[in-house]
Amino acid sequence: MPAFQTSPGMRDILPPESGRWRRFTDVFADVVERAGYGQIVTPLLEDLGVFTRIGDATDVVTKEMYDFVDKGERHIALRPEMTASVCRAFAEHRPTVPWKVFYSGSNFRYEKPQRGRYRQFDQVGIEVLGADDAFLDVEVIALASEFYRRLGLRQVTLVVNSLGEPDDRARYVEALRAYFTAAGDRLSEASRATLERNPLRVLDSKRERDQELIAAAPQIGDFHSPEAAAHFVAVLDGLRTLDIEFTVEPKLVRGLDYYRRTIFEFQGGTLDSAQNALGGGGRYDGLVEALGGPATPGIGFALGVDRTLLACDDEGVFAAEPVELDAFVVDVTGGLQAVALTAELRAAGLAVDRGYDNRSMKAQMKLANRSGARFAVIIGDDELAAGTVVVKPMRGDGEQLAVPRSEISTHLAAHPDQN
RNA sequence: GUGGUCAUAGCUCAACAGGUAGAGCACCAGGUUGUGAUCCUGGCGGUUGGGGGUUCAAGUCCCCUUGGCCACCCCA
Repeated sequence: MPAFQTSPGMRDILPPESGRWRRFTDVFADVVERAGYGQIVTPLLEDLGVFTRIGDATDVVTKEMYDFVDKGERHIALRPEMTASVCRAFAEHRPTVPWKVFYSGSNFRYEKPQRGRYRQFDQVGIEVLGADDAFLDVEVIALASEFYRRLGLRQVTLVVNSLGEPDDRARYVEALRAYFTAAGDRLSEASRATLERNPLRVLDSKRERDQELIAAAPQIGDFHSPEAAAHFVAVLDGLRTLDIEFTVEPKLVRGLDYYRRTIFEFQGGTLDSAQNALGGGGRYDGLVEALGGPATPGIGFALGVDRTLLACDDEGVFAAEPVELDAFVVDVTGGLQAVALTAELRAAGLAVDRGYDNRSMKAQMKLANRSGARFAVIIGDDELAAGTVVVKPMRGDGEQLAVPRSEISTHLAAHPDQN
């Protein structure tokens, strides 16, 4: 056993999986950059206060924060999500609106790890600050939807809901509190504890015993103000116009307390996974203000990289694929020829690898085979003397042939196929 | 954080009711007189996650510990 291993909930991403991660973020960047979003990079660490604004009734803040006091006596926390950081950046720099940004990177939450849930986990996402348009909500959701399409995912379902304006939400929370409190011990003990902290969260309970009560609980829709209701209707109309399938789920409540009005979640098709939330987001008008900035509407989403990739595995799409090599140089004259030829071919724009340690031809050919390169370029004593190299196709059944050393790079460039 | 479950070679796993660890794959070498992927032969490889205990004897039983996984909590 190794003397050291990664901390709980942390892990290494090795090739070729790491290449898949990079392609994942590349595809995401392509989708959102084409829609006018620019990348934002914020610090991994922020003043703890930035995150406590998320809401002190959320588990993310109360028990999952990775916080510490630094050498300057500052109370610091590793970011548990990106939205708060983006809002802090907005309040700090005051860019012109609408401000459309995207990000990708790691977040940290001190939780008990399990499959699809890590203490360090990556997300990609977008945020738009300074626009109130219901059709912006539609655009944001559509971009996530487009991203899933680009990955090849088919079994992702979109659920939407509206939490209403802050006042609506507050009245609804009180109605829920009254309803569940009246239920007394018909509600599970665990949920009664949740009720104390955050009545909305009771709707999320997965305990059998609570399901009947939850089904009959007050509905948020009945508390929507005319403005909130109109906004929600506009969002749904927009989604229909874009042919984006969705289901309205009145019991959908997201984990962060800053959400207002539109909220949504993308769920994977895999059965029996408690970690089926691939991503989600919503409006958070008021968060910028809470962080000391001007009153500014905001909306965005974050998608979990791990979970989305897990969903890709389940659907057999967006697989990890090794980098394609054009050639693998095999040199049995000592290695100097390989160094020179490899450098030359790489300079010519080809993807080339080679063997090391002056191993036997058989050993080097095995490496060439394993590398997946299209051709093996072989240099032995005969070739060295004749000023040639042997080019051997490694796939297909083409014949190997001797090529003048000086023509090798043009030869390879002219033979993208097997012969 | 609570509960459950598992941990044997680099990987996937085996070892009857306690009797001093084995296979496949991978890797290395040879068969092949310069040429891989196939085939054959051989080799390397483990203080059975770590520590302690019971026993003549522990991979196997008990305790502690570390880590994975599952459920709850919650979320990405």
